[in-house]
Amino acid sequence: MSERVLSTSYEPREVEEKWAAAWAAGGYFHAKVTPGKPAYCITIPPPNVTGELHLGHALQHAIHDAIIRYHRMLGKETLCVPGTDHAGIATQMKVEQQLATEGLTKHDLGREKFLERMWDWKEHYGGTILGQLRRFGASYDWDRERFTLDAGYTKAVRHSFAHLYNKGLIYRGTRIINWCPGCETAISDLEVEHEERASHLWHLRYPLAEGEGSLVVATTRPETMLGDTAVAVNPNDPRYTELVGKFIRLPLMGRLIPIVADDFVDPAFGTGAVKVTPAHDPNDAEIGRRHNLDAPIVIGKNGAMTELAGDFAGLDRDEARVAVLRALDVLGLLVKIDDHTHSVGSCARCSSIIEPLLSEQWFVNMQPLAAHVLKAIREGLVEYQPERFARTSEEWLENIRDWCISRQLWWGHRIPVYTCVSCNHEFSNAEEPTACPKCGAGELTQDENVLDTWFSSALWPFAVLGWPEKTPELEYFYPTDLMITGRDILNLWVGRMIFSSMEYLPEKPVQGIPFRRVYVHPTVQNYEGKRMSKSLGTGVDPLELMDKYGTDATRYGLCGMATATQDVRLQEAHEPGWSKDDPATGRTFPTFVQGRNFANKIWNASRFALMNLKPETVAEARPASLADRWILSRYQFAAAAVTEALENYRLDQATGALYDFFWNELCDWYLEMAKPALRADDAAADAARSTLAYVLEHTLRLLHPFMPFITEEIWQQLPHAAGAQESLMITAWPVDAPELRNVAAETQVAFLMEAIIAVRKLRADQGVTPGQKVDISIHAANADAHKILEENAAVLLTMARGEQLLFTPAADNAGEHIFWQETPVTLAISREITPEEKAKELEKIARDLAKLTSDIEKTTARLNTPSFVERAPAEVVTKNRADIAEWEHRREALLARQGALG
RNA sequence: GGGCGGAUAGCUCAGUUGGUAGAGCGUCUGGUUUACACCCAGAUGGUCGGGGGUUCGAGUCCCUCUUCGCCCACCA
Repeated sequence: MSERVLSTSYEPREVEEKWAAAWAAGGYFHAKVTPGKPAYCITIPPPNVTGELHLGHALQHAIHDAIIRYHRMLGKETLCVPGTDHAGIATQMKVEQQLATEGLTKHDLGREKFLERMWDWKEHYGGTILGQLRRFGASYDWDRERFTLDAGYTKAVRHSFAHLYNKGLIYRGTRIINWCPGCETAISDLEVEHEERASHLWHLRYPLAEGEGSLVVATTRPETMLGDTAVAVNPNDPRYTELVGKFIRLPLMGRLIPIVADDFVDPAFGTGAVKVTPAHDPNDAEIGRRHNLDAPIVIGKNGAMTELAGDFAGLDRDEARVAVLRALDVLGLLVKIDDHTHSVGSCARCSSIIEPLLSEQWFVNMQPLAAHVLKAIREGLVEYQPERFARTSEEWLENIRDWCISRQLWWGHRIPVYTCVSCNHEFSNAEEPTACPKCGAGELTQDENVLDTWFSSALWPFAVLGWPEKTPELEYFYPTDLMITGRDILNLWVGRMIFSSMEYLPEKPVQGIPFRRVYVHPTVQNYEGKRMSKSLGTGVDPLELMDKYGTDATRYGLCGMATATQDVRLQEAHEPGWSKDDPATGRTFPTFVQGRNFANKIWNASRFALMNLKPETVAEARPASLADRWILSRYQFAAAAVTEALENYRLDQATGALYDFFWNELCDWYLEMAKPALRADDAAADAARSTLAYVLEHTLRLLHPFMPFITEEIWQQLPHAAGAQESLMITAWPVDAPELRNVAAETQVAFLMEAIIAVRKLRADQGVTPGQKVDISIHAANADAHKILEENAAVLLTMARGEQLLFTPAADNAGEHIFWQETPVTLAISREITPEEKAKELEKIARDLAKLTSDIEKTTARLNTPSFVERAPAEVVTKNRADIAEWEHRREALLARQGALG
């Protein structure tokens, strides 16, 4: 036996490194197109290439890998495709920051050189997160790793863009879009984060062009007044009917702007008069269009006021607000300032406040595309788990708006739209064009913008399988089986993948849908219920957890957090002196401590088994004793529970069932019950060895998807059946073995356990030290009960630390009562007790009596209610009667004991 | 402004079709039982957020209120 086997605690590091290398060398993660064999395929949500593993990823991948390993063990050709997303804005920002440290901007380099820098960066730092996932034990097909900007992917993007463009579903338009002055690009509606913020509602007085009259408008953005081209009022508002059609002399700017009537205006809000800035507000843009208003852009792309802002040109928009208000105040035109809370949009990437800006961009006409998805979801072609998340997608699709897909960046897929220099013909093509298809001229210009990162991510499940080529992989693995994701990208990504696939691959099974199911996992929060975020300092580094507790423990703990109902807070315990300034020191995570302890338990139970097995021991279900039959039956139950939980994506239930079975049944009871037999070293001992080997070997299979490293390490040292695989990870998932279920054995052992617990309780109550052995007196009126206890005397004596069993004709009043099929069985130990112990016991008896009496009274009352007896099911009534009978027995015994003591 | 989810033991969470509540951690008591002190045995601890309703019976179904969180939303 090696020294490691003898180590009394599990040391993860070495084991993890060993098996990570062995698995990789064995090529077990690689899936091959194998016609005729059932396939199972998942593509991971590609993390940003800038990313580092955080706890949210860790949870997601603990789930991914558990599901993937489970299906591989089910004998399917199982593929999980890993990869990264080029993440346009985030990645470009990283490199721009790097340049800034050299005192350079991207413009100093120019587009081409800048992109070289980008690729350099990607080669250098882009592999971080996938490397971390490998250490995590993720059994993904690393030979098929993809990047959303690799050559094949680029082809897919061009193909899809040209398809939509030529179908007329992509168009160019000048509209109000969300402009991020920080990133200096347009972003989509979904990338804007709305937040209620306390601000003000400023009331500004606008004088009429003629006469003394004026009108007051209310606004949350006074700086935009420089771009006002009208004031709008509700046509039915009597306060303003006479003013409609008249003109205002716009303060600070001096130009004349009309007062128009528009239904959009709510007379009840503010003053009922709205300043209209068509270039900087979507509603105003609508009003402007209805009334043919000019749309001067007064805030530029860098967030500063433009030349059209007159005296305020050059000021930042925040400075401009202050300056405009001051100027208006000087003129006596600032009427009042109310406190006002309203929603402010900020950039999901850089948190800059979004500027609605009139700008020419590319859009996807979403309605026809969304209609297909909506139908597919409603028909259940894509199932959501939990089901309620289907609604999230449906609501988004029902109210879908066009998608702004152009970005003013350099890092990304450049929009494949070309214009002929000679004839001005604009076109898009799936292949890189060399000449104008209309006039044949060779000189073409390409659109300067790149595509929204999500436009390319939307192709992920089929692009990674080789689309638009008709690859064997696409044929064999598509559609994929499952998409595991957080709910934050349900619309941003999941919805878009579905419409893309349905549009581009309609010839594929089930109308082209990319996956049959979407499993939405919970979000991990920190101990305060805050979102985990590195910038907020609330993040927990999974590497810290893996170092501290081991990877298996981390994965086990995470799977336990995969509940169905709610988000989960990660527990964190702090030692005295812990501080937020240095959160990583002096803290522990109970969730993962449990995982570590469990791994240690598995390790030690296996050590015990290995010490007791013989070289010739065969792992087979060949029970000789009651305990053998019982544990095989319980194992069978656990296997079914784990399998069912996995099928339902309830990994918390799966890990919970495994913990209960392994610790509370296998270790606490079976191993202890088997010890006397093993010591005897006879035929029964051999049967126990086989049973133990069988149960342990099979339980390791069940544990493997959650704790791959430790299970492989132990499994390799156990005896296997003939023809076994060389690795646990490709060993078959246990099949249902109904013949191992044994209700009689379960009932009998449950009774035996009650007897043991009763004696232990007596010992504890009477202060018998564990070293002291006692005689156990048993009164069992029932012959079967007597037989069970007698036949299992060795187990009873060992586990209850007894000297001998004495079967007595009468019940001892000082004893504990258990029941065998409603017949009371009394167990007692004899020992002189001290006056203090006597007082304590009397107290306890009084408490128990009170509870029993109350239960009996309540239940009797219920049984005396005619409506209950008439309407409740017969078995409920019977059970109530049986309960009372049992309680009465206990009560009598307690009263007797009370009498004997008192 | 709409929609969704949560509120159960000190903490983090389970609780299947309604039949008087469970786990882990924590706390308390006792332990050198030769697999494991990352352990073993025993114990303590809950008017299931408030109120109302349906029912013989509600943590579970319905209504309502309070509160926390998330998603969606172009009212200045």
